[in-house]
Amino acid sequence: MEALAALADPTRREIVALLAAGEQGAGELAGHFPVTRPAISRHLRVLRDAGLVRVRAEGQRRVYTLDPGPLSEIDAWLAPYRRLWAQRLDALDTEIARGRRARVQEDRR
Amino acid sequence: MEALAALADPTRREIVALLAAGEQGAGELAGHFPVTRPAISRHLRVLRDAGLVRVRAEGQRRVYTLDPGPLSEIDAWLAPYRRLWAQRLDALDTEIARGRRARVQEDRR
DNA sequence: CGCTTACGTAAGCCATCTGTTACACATGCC
DNA sequence: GGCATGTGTAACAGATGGCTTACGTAAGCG
Repeated sequence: MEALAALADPTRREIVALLAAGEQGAGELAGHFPVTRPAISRHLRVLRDAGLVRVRAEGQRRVYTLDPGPLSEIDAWLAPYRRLWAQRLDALDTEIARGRRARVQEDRR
Repeated sequence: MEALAALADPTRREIVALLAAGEQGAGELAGHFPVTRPAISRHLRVLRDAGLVRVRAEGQRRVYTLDPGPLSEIDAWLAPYRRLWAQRLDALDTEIARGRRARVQEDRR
């Protein structure tokens, strides 16, 4: 679950989001952020070490691609907890029912 | 997504896992780890700030309960990426097909 | 060849995190 | 009240994280 640590940083989550839309070069990515390019280079290294992105050399450019593998691991880690928030919605209903009344059932999703 | 940062730490993930099985007192929780009790107390504070656990005073004990709300937020954050690892499995199939042959289709899940 | 372009890496700085020991405080029991 | 029990907090040390500037290096171009 090294990926969780990598994704704890907002900048890195944003990079992942950008790459989900399509591959990009390092400098191109850096353009989206208010920090310097070396800072982004480091973030990319962390993401690479976590297996979340892959690099490919294309001439002098380094093109980054998202690798969703670790994301699916997080998804798997999360799985056992899913039943809990289903339960919680029920508890919430009960709570809410004390003050308001009905019209909550539909918002269950 | 403050919860992601909280869950970046293995000890805190373990605490969450323990609480998923049922509520526990602070000292009881600390017993499961090789670190001192104040260290666990801090971890609990981080989890509390992230909204992942709730505390209830019961006599002199502090009973901790898991709050799965933030976990469902992570789940929601993850949602847009799900289609990506479905795609990736297809790509993997192609890759594998170059070396081996069939008998992969069933493992698709 | 030099010079530019596109990157990564090194070094240094400051903030934050994690762990420890020492201490403060409320509850429970006599 | 007085002492044990269960916990959180304070203070401090060491490690880690993220940012910046300065520099190294490989690919492209004239």
